[in-house]
Amino acid sequence: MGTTQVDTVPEPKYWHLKTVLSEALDTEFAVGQVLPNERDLAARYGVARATLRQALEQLELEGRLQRRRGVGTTVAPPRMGVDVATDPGGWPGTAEDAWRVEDCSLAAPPAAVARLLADHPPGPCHVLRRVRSERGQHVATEVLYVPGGVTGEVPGSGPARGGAVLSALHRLELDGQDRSVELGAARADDARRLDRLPGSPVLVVTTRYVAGGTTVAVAVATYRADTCRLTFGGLLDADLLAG
Amino acid sequence: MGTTQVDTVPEPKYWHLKTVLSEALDTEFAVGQVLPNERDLAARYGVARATLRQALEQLELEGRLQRRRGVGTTVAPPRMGVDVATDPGGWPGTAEDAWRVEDCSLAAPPAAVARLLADHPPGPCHVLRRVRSERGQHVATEVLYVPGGVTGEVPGSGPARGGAVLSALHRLELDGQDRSVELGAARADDARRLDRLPGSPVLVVTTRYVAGGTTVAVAVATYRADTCRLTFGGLLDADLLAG
DNA sequence: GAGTGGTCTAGACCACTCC
DNA sequence: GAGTGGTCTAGACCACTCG
Repeated sequence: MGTTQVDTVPEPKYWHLKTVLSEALDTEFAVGQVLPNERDLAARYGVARATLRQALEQLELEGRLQRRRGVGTTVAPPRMGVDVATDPGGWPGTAEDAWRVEDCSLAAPPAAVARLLADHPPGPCHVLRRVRSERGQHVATEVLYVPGGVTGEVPGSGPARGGAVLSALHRLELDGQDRSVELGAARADDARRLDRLPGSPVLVVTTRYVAGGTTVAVAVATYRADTCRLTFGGLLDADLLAG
Repeated sequence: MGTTQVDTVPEPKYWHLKTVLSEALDTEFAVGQVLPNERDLAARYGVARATLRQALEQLELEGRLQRRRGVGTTVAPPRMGVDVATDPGGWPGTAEDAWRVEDCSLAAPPAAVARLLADHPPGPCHVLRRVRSERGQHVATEVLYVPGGVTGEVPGSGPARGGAVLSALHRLELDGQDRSVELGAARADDARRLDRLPGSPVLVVTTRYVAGGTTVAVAVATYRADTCRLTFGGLLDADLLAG
């Protein structure tokens, strides 16, 4: 009757194509090399451009490719390991590090952050924006929220004021911190800073800093998911997983 | 001359649509509720179905929606916090936990894992597969690699043998562990276990266990990125970030 | 079998980068 | 201006779930 056939589930074209391309990347292309354009690739593999793009998106999601409008698709280097847990004193901005303070203002935190800061009377927070660079690339943006009551009066304005807020934090004794990581889509402003398109996949790291028994700061950092591998705990040789 | 206009960058339709839908989700829908089907939604907002789907994909990426073929699109509950750092003794499988051993065999590790196990003579590893359930849902799969030389002879077969491998590990003194987190696409076998489609976004957690100065085990865990928020360090109240 | 989301097509136009 | 990736359309068919 013909129903005996296993009827192997037909693998979607884009999935098969992804596998084929992935192998081609391993064998025929070097890091940084540009691929043929999407129209040519689609023709070469006999699929519609949209289907090819689905395969490319997968590969980009895995960090194998990098696509830039107006330029082309290039073979991405292995993701860089980015340590998210090595601020020496525990506090952000303690040492010379990869973060640069971009701005600092006073504003109400978003609801999700306010919940984490519920220990404190509701009110304006120092909102400190930082950008992290690694190997010449902006890999993360962060917004740090510190309730006004924690630091007291802080002089100055702009980035300089940000340094003062950090200094005020450093004078507190840190009880501990905890983190969470989840997948997100880059908001328009973050995307611009990270040189990505809005909606690009990002890893959102939320850190809560606890001192004197209460949450005194909350950081929400947005890492490029295509180029970064977040590492925790300094044992891992950053280059081991690469290549 | 007309060039004075700011020429506001036209926001892509799907991006705007995503915003609109996101607000609708907040105000007009309850968790678990099913949305109208894609064809109706597309018609309602006056866009092609592909464009609507782009918006839905974004929302799914952010954990706001859950789509299931043949069923429909439902409003997802807030992501659950899943602790990835609380095996009591440090070793995997130490306590009654959410992991269930599925299988255990002897095989050569993939190249990426072999690099992390370079301390040991190349050879077969115990390959232990586990599945993690949380709130009745499979949220992660893990493959644990333990070089054969670390445990010596291990009796039994299948899941029981897996328990023996874990026990052998527990007899060692753990120096430490480190982890990395990166974005990935679910392989076909993982996708099946997680009740997702191949290629779904996942968070890949690589853990290296160090004892006696060498890496004695490597775990590669694959978490559903749509439903999980990975937490590190037990301070964070799992429910605080929710809702 | 009806209804859902998933895949795929063949085209069009737009925004961007670089020459 | 030429060439790239990004957006969008209007349709078709497939795989899956459920009654």
